[in-house]
Formats: sequence, C-alpha cells, structure tokens
Amino acid sequence: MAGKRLTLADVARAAGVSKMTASRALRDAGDVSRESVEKVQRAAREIGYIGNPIAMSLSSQRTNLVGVVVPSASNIVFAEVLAGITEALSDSGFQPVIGVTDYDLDREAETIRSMLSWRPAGLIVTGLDQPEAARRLLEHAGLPVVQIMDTDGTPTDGCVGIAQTDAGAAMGRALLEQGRRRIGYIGCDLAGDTRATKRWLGFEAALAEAGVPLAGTLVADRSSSIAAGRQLTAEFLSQHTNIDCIYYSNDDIAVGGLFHCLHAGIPVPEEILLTGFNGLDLVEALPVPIATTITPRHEIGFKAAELILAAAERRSTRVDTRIELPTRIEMAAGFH
Amino acid sequence: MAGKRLTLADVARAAGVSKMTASRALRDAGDVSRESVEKVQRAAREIGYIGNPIAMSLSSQRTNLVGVVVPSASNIVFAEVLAGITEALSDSGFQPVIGVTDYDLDREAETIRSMLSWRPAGLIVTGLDQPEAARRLLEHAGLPVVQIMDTDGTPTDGCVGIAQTDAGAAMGRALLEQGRRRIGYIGCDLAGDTRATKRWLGFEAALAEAGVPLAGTLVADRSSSIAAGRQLTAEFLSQHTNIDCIYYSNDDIAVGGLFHCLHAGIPVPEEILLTGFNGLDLVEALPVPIATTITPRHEIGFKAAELILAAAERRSTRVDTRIELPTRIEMAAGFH
DNA sequence: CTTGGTATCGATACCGGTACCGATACCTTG
DNA sequence: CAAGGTATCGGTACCGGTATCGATACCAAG
Repeated sequence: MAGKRLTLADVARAAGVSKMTASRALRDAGDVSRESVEKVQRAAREIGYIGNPIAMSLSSQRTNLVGVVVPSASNIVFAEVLAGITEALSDSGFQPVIGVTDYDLDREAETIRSMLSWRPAGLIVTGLDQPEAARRLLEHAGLPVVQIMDTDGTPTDGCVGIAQTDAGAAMGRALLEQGRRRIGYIGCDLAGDTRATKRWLGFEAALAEAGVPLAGTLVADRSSSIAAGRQLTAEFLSQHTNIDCIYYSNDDIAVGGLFHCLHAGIPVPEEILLTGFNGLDLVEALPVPIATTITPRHEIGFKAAELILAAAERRSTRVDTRIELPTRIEMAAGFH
Repeated sequence: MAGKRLTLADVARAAGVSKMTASRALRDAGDVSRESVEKVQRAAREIGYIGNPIAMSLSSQRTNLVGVVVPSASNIVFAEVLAGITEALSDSGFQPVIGVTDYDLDREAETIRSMLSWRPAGLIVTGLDQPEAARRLLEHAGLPVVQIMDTDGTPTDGCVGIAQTDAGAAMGRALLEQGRRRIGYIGCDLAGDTRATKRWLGFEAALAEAGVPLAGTLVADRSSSIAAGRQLTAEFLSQHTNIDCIYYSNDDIAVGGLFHCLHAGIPVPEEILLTGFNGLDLVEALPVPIATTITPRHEIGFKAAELILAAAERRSTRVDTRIELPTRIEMAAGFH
C-alpha cells in the first residue's frame, strides 16, 4: 500500500486544482465552483485521502477538541456523564479529550493545564470549587468553560448541574415527612467530593430546622464502594441503636448498606429506611425498595457539551449560561 | 493578563538563546550545556510557558496520543479498562483519546478512521473480530495496534485479553463438578458482543462433552443491564422447570437474576446456582453468593497501554506481542 | 468601450514547533 | 603547528494545512 501518507497536495494534484481550492472544496468554505467541489471530493474519495486535524488545528489556530476533566473514569456516574458528552459531540466533528484527577486536588490544576495545552474549543470541568491554582487557570483560559454537576456557587463561566445543597435538604424534609426521627448519615471521601459535602450540610440543616438532630454520623476517608457501604453500615449500626433511617452520600454505599441489612436480617424499609443519591440503574432494579434522589447524569454531560458547541459555533470565548436541572426524589426505588 | 499566548520564541528571547536551543533544553534532547538548560527552564517557568503539543506533533510527525476504541463508555467493564489505560499512561506524557462505537459494527470503521487521522502513537481496539472494513484499516494503519479483551483468534498485531472460549468451558466443567445438571443459559446483545458468544459456545461444548445438554436458552436482543437480567430470568423460569443453575452472559444480568430470585423467594444458591462473568465489585459485595469468573479488566487496559508505550519507545510500528491473562473461577462470590 | 461588481482561483505567508546540517570554539593528538 | 574530534549552538527548511489578499475572467450598467 501507499508508502507515504496522502496530503492535501496529493488531492489537489489529482483534481487538477491548487491546494487552496482543494482545501476550500473539502470544507465547503465557499469561493469554489460547484464543479470544482465535485472534482475535488471525487479525487479525495478515490485516492483515499484522510485529513490531518493536527495540521488543520495549527494552521487555523482552532481545534475540534473538547477537554473534559473528571475525578474518576471508573465511577459509573462520570461514565454516564461522559456518555452524554460523547453523544452530544458525536455528529459535530468534535472530539472529547478526557483527563482524570482521581479525586486528587493537587492533580487538578496539572490536568487542566495539560488539557489547555491542546487549545481545545472548550473545557468541561467537574465541580464549582476548584483549588485556587486550578480556578485561576480556568479564569484566564480564554475559552468557553462549563463546570458541571453542581450549581451551588459562582461558576467561572457557565455551569450545568443540580442544586446540591437543596437536594440534600429536600431529602431531609422528605424523610421527616415519612415519620423518621432517628436518622443517621454515612459518607465516604468527602474531602475529594465537595458535592456530597454540600448535600450533607443541606440535609443536616433541614433536619435541624425541624428540631431533629442527626442521630449519628459516620464519615470515612476512603472511596465510595458497595463494600465500603456494607462495612460502614455494620459499624454504624453496632454503635447506634434504634436508628430508623440512614442517609448515605451516594447510591453505591447505600446499596452496600442494603446488602448488610439483607444479610443481617434487618427489615428494609420497615425498620430502617435507606437513602442513597443518584438513582443508578442498580438501585432501580433492587429487590427491596430504598430511597434515592434521581439525577440527570447523562443530560448534564449532554447539555454541557451543547453549550461548548454553541459557543464554538459563534466563535465566542464564553458560555455565560447557568443551567440548573431538576432532581426527583424517589422514596421507594427498586422493582417490587 | 498576556494578550497572546506564549511561544517557544518568547522563552528563547527571555533566556537569551536561539529557538532551537530552547527547544532542545526543554525536551532535554542533548547538545545543550547544563547552564543553557537551566537558563531556559528558568525562563520558561518565569514567563509561564506552556508547550504546544499540536505544533510539536506536526513538526516531529509524532504524537503523544493513544487511540482507544471501546463499544461503550458507560459500561463499567470498559470504564475499568480505561482506568487501567489512563493509569499506565499517566506519567508518560501520553494522552488517551477515546472513541465509542455503541456496539454498532458499522460505526467501528468510522471511529477507527477518525482515530487514525490524529496519527496516534498507537491504537487500542476492543475485540479481535472487527468487520472487514475496520480490519483492513488496522492492518494498514502502520502503527502499533493492540486488540483487547479477547485472545481467541489472530490479532492484527498485538493483543491482551483472556481466552474467552476456554473461560466459558471452564465454567461449564466447574458447574458440572458441583453436581448441577439442569443448566440454563441467558444472554443479552450477543450480536454486538462476540466475546460473550465465544463464552457461550465454549460453555455449551463443555456440557455437551459430559453428555449434559443445556436445559434451556434465552437470548435477548437488548443491551445488558440488571433490569434485563431480572425480566429475562423471570421469563426463563416460567418456561422451564427444575432448573438448578443458570449461566449468564455477564455479571450485570446475573445480578438481575439474583434480584428476581430474592424477590420471588427462590433459595440461592441452594435451589438455583447463578453464574455471571467478570467478578465486578458489585458481585463481591452481594449478600447471597453467586458464581462468577473473575477477569483482570484493569490489568488488560494497563498492559495494553504498556505495549503501546514500549513500541513508541523503540520507534516501532508493531507490537507483535500476545498476552493472555489468567481468569479465576469463584463459585461463591459475595460477602457472607 | 469603459467601469465596476461578482465569482473563482492561486501565490504567499504563516501557525509553533522540530529535524537536519553546518558553523564555531576549544581541546587533544601526532 | 596542522589535523581531527567533541561539545555547543543557530540557520534554514520543513510538517500539512488555512488566512489573506491579489489576480483573472466574465458580465451588466452607463
């Protein structure tokens, strides 16, 4: 097969026009006759030309990349957000480039810097509360930035997410309405996840407002997982008595809690009502109902990518849009 | 702040050397005195220079990108593979670029073509059995290609994965050893997932060898999920009697099957032994034991990326390495 | 016939780096 | 002292596209 890679010059030669005309024809950028366009496109197809986005980017000082910074690649929540981004970008000619921080706040600035070096058309970053260094980078990036997941605070530019504090408060009130009074809280890795912390604070405030203090709290400095939820729940229930409800920092550890209860023979939800956050598919299929707040993960990614595309379209360096998506409380999620 | 972006020329001017010397100093490419290196690096740090990988790539005809093609971004298995790739690449200066096919065989060639246009240092592609068009692209890509997940077949270049057919057969024999004889099979989306099909065939062959036919089969043309597993299991058990074991195409639908059994009051594993595939964290935390084959998802990604890095290191266009990783059967996964 | 407008095209100069090679200075060796 | 080697540096020509502007041809209007 072809020794060297084909360039635009090869297409131009095959079509009998100049490089410039070929370039314009392939991008249909106007200033080319209909016949020339057809000649060039046919030639490109015949010789099997594939454009070079790198040269294109360097020359036009514009890329078709969208940088995405998430704390974890294997967390299903962010995987779903990524799927939303990918879907929104799929037919636009834009490519997502992923950076992962592993919930390490120090790596955040470094990851953002590395994304920016590609001079992407826009940046999608998780969370509103970056460390100072990262925040400065975003402010001076000179390109559209969308912060996702959270709307509690002031975004650098645009944001798409949910009102985390309100979501926690709403769940607190909903549990009180169910008549629960001995309510505990179990959370994981709150240092790296400011959104979970906001929910916790909102939740606690809502209870306090009704004169109901938290019956107990267990926060572990480890990453969320079903196994962690099991262990923490066992530990928590051995330390506190008469608990009738537990609010978890997310669905994963809530499911772990449920598994502990199933194994220990504790009736759920009659004796203890378990409460997660996100409304994962896993939760919707559980054989025993638990409560959760359903969040639009996919839609958050989709809308964030749409905002970047729109800004790129109008050659703007800002998004300047704040989208707060609704959440829905489901008191008895699961199939039953 | 700075109006224009800083370039290497700015660094060179600040350090009082030529562009070339600055370039060499920042890459420590030799042919520069120690003092010059220090001068340049200090200057770069002081003015806040960020390199431009696009210009670098165009000029050197070499990128620090690794293309990754997976069928799904939100499937936890591939999310874990991606995490492995990301980890292996994290300190190498290489960046993964993700392409998603959504199990659509037609989009596979298109996705690979789009990856190739970036002229990455290497490509990691899911599966050994690409459609013809995609396979041709890989063969003539002229760069290291690692096909992952599967080792049953002939890779274009390198591969890292597990022996899928053998894995199915091994589970078949293990279930027979447990004394199970009325064994069913439930699978999802086998058209898009040739690996699951291989396991099924290996499984069935192992049973046949022992003179035990499958007691029943239910294959649905829908994507795998816990909810699908629940529904399919309910349907299957209403159609077949005396089933004492079910082999599922993966853990997700096996867990769905378990949830059905828990809800229907069927004793697991005493009456029916459920069998998944992958050994997900979810399965390890289940309150009731199910069987599964534990696969090294993270390691597959990690090793695949390592192969690409090694090939890039020695400027080779091929990997030419086949890595078959071991799997382990766990007959009673779960915490109990 | 001249003038001016429109449609189409190509030459040239970049974009921001690196490869390649030649130049210089200095040292070692015979 | 001449010859050759080594260490260090810079000039130049690209990499493969696009932006910009000028050139040309053709047509309608005056």
